[in-house]
Amino acid sequence: MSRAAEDAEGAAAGGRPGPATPAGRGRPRSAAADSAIVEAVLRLIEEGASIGELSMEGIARAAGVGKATVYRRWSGKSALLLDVMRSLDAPSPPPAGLSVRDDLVALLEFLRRRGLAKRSSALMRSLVSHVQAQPELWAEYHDTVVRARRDALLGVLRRGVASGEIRADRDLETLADLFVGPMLARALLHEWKELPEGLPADIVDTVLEGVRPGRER
Amino acid sequence: MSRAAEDAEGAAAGGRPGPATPAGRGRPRSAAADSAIVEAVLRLIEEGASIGELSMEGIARAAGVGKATVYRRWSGKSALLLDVMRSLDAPSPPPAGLSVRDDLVALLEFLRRRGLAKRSSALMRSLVSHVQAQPELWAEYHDTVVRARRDALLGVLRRGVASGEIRADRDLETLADLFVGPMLARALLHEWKELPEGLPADIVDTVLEGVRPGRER
Amino acid sequence: MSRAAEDAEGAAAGGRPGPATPAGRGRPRSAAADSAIVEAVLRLIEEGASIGELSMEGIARAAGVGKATVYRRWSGKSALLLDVMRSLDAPSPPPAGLSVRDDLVALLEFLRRRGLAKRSSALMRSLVSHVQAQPELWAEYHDTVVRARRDALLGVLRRGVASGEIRADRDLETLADLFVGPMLARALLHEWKELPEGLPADIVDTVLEGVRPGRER
Amino acid sequence: MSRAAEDAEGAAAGGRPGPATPAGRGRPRSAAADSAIVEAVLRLIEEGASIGELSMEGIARAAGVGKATVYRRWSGKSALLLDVMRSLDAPSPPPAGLSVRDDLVALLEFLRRRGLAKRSSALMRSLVSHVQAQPELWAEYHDTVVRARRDALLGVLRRGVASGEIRADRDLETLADLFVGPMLARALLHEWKELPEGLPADIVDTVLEGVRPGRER
DNA sequence: AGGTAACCGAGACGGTACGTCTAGTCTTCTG
DNA sequence: CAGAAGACTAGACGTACCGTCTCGGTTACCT
Repeated sequence: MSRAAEDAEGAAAGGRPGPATPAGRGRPRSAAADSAIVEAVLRLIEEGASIGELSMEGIARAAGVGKATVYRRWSGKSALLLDVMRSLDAPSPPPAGLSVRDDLVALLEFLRRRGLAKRSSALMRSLVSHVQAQPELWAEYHDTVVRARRDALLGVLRRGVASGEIRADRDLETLADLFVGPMLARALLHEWKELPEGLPADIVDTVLEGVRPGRER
Repeated sequence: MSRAAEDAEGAAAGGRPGPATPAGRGRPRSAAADSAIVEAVLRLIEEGASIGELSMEGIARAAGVGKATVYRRWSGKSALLLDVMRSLDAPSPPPAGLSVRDDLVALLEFLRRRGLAKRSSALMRSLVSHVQAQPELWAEYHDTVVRARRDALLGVLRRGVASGEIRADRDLETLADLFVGPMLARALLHEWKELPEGLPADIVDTVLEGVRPGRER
Repeated sequence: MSRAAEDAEGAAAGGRPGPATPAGRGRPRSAAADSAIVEAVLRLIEEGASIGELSMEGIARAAGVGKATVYRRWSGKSALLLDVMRSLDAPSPPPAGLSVRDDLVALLEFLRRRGLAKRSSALMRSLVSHVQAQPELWAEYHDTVVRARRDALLGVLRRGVASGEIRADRDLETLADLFVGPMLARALLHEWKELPEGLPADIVDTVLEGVRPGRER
Repeated sequence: MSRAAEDAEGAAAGGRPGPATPAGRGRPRSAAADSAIVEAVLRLIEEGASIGELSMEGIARAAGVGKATVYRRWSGKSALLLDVMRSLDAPSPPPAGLSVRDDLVALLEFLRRRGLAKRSSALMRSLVSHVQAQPELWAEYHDTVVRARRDALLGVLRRGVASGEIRADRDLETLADLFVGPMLARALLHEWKELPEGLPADIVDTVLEGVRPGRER
């Protein structure tokens, strides 16, 4: 199934999600165990387990693997979940280079789809919450996943400022939050329903044009 | 400390944070135990305990209270933490009724200050994450705390639409997220630093005027 | 508090089964509560509870009585059970004064019937075991119940020695055990079946005549 | 001390006291933990703990062992105590085959010494009481320990009947109780003092010859 | 081809926390 | 005041996991 492909890709990519394999001699680690573990986590979550209900004991059992085999790869539950989470994040596609407005919509649309593509609708929410509650984990996730996407966004905005499509009198970071924040609010604050299709365009256009009347397109 | 006042207020308010006291005969529950428990939680968190490190066992020990006394009041760790969290949320002040812009700034300013006023800067983040990861807890928190603030925000926006200060061609919920989302993004996504003082005004003005150049105030 | 006084008085009062009643003023203690409690214990045991499963909590609940009401009368579970046990022991009838052999049979027959008269066949066994495991309780029970019966037995034996019916070259205590011991062994060591009717006569005759052949009556 | 030897012997014997070790793969159970637990029980009892004061919690703590390690071996306190008790019972030596009278004295002497050999004089009494109060435990103990000794006794008596040394007109079981009962009465009914040296011979001779005068040896 | 180092599943290890239960005491209200 | 009710602190109950360690056994690399 798809893990094999992901692993291959990840291994090629360098900072791939997944456990670090030591260079040692002896018998090499079993790739089958790697994926059995990650699959077991995903399966358990799909079957309705909350993050708090997941246990290393149960994961190892479900994966048909000894506990030591899990601990050989990850230092604990959090590190494992972090990797599982990263494995679900495809790298954000590069901006297509169309109009700044369209690139912004594309970035937000990517966020929207990522939320949908998850194997379980509540999965991301739970994982994010879990990771966020632990500073080091969150820093790790932020550095490897969040920052890349944010840099892409900042790049587009910078391009917009240069081209005169974006006002130059605001802090770029603040402007970035103006676009990302509403997606986040929808995803986290309210009942979990799938984000509607037109939302990214709606947000981008409203933020660009402003909320005051008189400038509707 | 302030628990006594809070309790009095809470009792009057009906949906107060804190455990429900049954009407039974026998010996009444000790208010001292109530507050000893909540204080113990806050103290442990201030001393650097993460949410995951908190245990009912440890809380009872720190509060000088039997475990049964804790379980008599709350069904488990989550319910206790939910109440602790609610006890930290002051009710949002009513909009002053000035200009729509100023009311929006006031609402966001309240959010900003709430984040600062917490007894520990990381506290809210941890608690929110914990609560958010459990659907029923989050629903409970959403209904009692989040919704009230959102209703206030929607009220202001509705007033703005009526007075012509806010464009009428967007979904009100989406507009609300435009203001709240950026605060959320700042608070959750990035390194925890205290939100700067001018941020609410910045956000409100930029969202109102739009990001395109040419309409700066 | 007043327990010490109560104990002293109670001990002086003859060791009757049942709680000591203090001389206090105020509202007198309810005799209904007294018997409700004892009845509850017996009922619970009949319903199959082992002694270990009995709890003061459960006893008070089953008696429809507050825990304090139980503790006001007895200092703890053991004291209560001791009293319940004593309440089941009728005082041994005085020896009829017939032949020594017939008096011995009568004493053993009394022991046999007492075992049968119990409201539950396993009751005595459980209670005895429980009491025996606690030295002070056992001393108390021994002094009030066992000693009286033993004294009666020793009296009969002494009469027998005087009349020449009992050999004089053995320690009287040892001789007493020769009669009581076999009853005890039957009651405690083997499967609990009711002791057969002819057993006391059997034992007395065999002990009197000896086990060697040639002296059968 | 003697535990190691006992274990080795016990393991060889098959029906040895101690927990059953499953045939499973994984890490084998630690024999050190086995004995640490049993030793801890004995030590606590020697230090004056009553059976009721023993707790699995305390036993594990005293043994320096996790609670699960205890529960992995025994299903609860009673099962553990039963095993401790059995571990104190050496198997009764086979009858030497001398005169029936001397074999009987030897059997009773063994009982007497067993009582003395206990590490604590009150130990056996407490343990027996505890085990006796629970029917299944008692059955188990009876089957494994008591029955063997009784069978040896019955064998001797049967031999005596055949050789004409023992009268044949009494039930063998009743005759057996005539010898064992007096030892039991001494051990259980009266103040715990060590049974005097000549007691077994005294009992056997008196029971054989009878209590009536005229047949003294 | 043989050694050997690191892997594998299984499961025991000492601990800690869970949520429940009971002990014995204390407190409030009702009769 | 006694009594029923039910709170209180304390701590044991038996279970589940934690992260580590130990077994017997397998699998690849490196002489």
